[in-house]
Amino acid sequence: MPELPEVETIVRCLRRRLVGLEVRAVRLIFPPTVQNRDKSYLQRFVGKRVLGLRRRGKMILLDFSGGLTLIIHLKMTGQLLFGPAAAPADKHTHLVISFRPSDGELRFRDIRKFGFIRGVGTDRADRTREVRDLGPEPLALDLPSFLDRLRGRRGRLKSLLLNQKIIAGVGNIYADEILFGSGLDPRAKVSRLGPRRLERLWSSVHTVLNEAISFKGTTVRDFRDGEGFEGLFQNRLRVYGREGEPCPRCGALIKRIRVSGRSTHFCPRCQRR
DNA sequence: GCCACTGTTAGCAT
DNA sequence: CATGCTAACAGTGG
Repeated sequence: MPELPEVETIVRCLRRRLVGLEVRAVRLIFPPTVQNRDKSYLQRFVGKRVLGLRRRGKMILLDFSGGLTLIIHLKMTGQLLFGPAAAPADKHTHLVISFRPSDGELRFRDIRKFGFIRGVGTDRADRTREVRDLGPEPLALDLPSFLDRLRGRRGRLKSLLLNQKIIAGVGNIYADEILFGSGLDPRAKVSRLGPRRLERLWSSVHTVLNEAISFKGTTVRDFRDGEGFEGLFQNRLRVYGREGEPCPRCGALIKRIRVSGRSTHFCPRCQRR
């Protein structure tokens, strides 16, 4: 659920709340959430100050003084919530970091438990596999580089957009929205698309992701920002979750099919190979 | 109650 | 190497 716009929303929200605070305590409730072999590794963060928050694709990096960084992936249902320590934590809360002088605390919540947190040295953060293997940030990618990355690919358009090694941060919802915006069929083979169509695709990547960020992400079910607020983009989705509804451009009925194992929504009239 | 489905991706098979 | 499917888990809806 959290894709690039949602993760960006969380990072911007938490940046305002966390930067400058000092860690008071780290409480690990569900140990498998922390990937370090040494489950007490995160105790090293006690007494360190938050220097900044970064996003890479769908990953969140929290930098602390003392050269320490937390790498976080929310996978499908993870949440990072900053709120009053007095509020009760439910059974899906797996890690809690409290701060001083704030009376607030940061909680990692994850219903499906796919998400993870790992502590690393800041100097090694960008070299850790999950970060290192990511493709470029789509919003910082110019058209020639974008075309370069797609050249020679054999897969279908949709699976390329979802492939984090090609570009980082696009997930199922925005892949469908980007393809609708570019008027391209999710099943199209990239190798058979001309430069005009690929340029429309690149342009749609920018338009859709930027618009979704400005609306603070999409809440289908679980997404919340760093303070527990829902996103606002769900009402603006054009095809995702709109099977059977009229296409906003041509009125044909939106179809839902399966493409490379993923549920895929598109307009059969507007979106062509 | 049972079964199918869900926004991610590592790991395995092809 | 590149690409495609499945499982990891919990909850929801039919």
